[in-house]
Amino acid sequence: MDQKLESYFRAAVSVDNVVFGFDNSGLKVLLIYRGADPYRNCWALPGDLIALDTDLTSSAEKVLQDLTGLEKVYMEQIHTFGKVNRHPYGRVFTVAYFALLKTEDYHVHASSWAEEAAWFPISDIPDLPFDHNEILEYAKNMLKSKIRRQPIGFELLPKYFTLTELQNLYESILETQFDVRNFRKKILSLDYLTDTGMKQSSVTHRPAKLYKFNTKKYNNLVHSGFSVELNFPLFPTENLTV
Amino acid sequence: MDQKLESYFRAAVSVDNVVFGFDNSGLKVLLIYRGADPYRNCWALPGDLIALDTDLTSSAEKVLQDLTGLEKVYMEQIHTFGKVNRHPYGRVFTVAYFALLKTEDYHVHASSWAEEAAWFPISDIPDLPFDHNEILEYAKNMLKSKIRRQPIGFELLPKYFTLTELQNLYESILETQFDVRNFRKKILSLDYLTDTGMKQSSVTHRPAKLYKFNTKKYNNLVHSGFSVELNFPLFPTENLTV
DNA sequence: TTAATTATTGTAAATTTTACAATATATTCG
DNA sequence: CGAATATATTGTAAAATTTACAATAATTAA
Repeated sequence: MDQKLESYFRAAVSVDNVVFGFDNSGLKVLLIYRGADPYRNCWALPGDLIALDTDLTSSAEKVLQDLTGLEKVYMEQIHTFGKVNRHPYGRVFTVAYFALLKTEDYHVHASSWAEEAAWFPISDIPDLPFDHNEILEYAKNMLKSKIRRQPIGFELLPKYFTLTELQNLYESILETQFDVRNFRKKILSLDYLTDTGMKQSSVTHRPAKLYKFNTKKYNNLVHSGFSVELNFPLFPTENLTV
Repeated sequence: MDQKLESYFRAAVSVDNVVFGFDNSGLKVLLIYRGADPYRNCWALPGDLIALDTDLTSSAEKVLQDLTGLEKVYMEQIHTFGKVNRHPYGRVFTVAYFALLKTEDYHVHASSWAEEAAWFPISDIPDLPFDHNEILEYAKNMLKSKIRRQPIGFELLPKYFTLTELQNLYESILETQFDVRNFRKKILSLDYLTDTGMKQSSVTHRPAKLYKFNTKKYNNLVHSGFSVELNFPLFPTENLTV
């Protein structure tokens, strides 16, 4: 390799994961408390430099597992960020991924150089190092647009859930509200939910029916790409579409 | 920088551009004939390694201009590809961009180490080096899904165009056909086209009206993100949505 | 039994989508 | 000039979807 060519091979590439979780108290993002330089002792997205013998996709999974113990999580690439001075140690490009999971199903534990790992409400995110706030913003927008065309939910809700919970999920992500009757009609018409016949227990009011995802139909919809339009009617007067 | 840390900083990052052009004969992709190793004497996507003092976004533009002379082109990041052995010279991640332009408005000329630059019909693309065929496939899918939610067209059509040309554009990209009456009704209802009052000249049949994009409304739609759904009625029996 | 709390459901009006073919306007050629 | 040729343009009724809107049902707790 000649001199000129070698000068290109001095970059590093990292992965930064935006992990969205959902539970009764709303949408959350997973952050780690950095126990290593740079930006030691800061909350940040779980991310790390990529070892050069590892594929990009595998690296995304590996980084997440190393820092938080999470594995077999639904992940998708978002965007690559590459401003010259975004990292103090040199030229580091970062590939951002987002992941979706139900917080109750996964036990998160900080490891490697992450000193802590914790869920932060989406509405209460601290200042983050690098360009992590920008990355998070990007991920939020992606999630918003994605949920309107794909039946996300499987990843974020427990096996059995109520329609109210599903509606709360949509409302949290889209930051808006839907009419209960229209939401239910629309979701049920998409025909990927199954009524389990079971009901909520230990609630202090009328228990709701429990539904589950019809895996087959759900996956068909997910894999068919961007073709499912959830053109939700909002509360009167507002309108999501232009 | 310690030994361990240094081992991460031996990657290179490249940019690969998928440039879509459109003219009367359909959708095209711009390829260059490589005059440099590796894969010298192959047709490939216009792409090159990124100089480490240049931002990612600027690099995408610079690479395109250096190799093909194109500048001020609408570009958007698609995806980053990072398999370990995708490049014979070492670990090279590549960030793919796509660009849209009207072939007649831009003069393409090979330069730098590109020996030729030429438009290839989308249906007749040769085997490409690296993972460029995979990248192109990805870009095609992105374009397909994008055109269904955003008013792409401004970038691909000349200033004045006929509704038939616009329909041809949509049909080329989506690889399907629309009913003429329904297409026109739908497009016109979106209200971002202006009838210029002019007509085609020098055609040997009834001349079509010339339209232009209403820049203001068009840009509003584009910048409002993923919110415009072009839920085109197709020819009878087929259906795009699930 | 009543109060409190959340779950569930229907319908009519408005809008959008769909399917479908006849007529209009230009040029070229006898 | 009339006919042939070629593409452009347009309407409408039926079906499907979306929208707006509030009363009733099923639990537990008091």
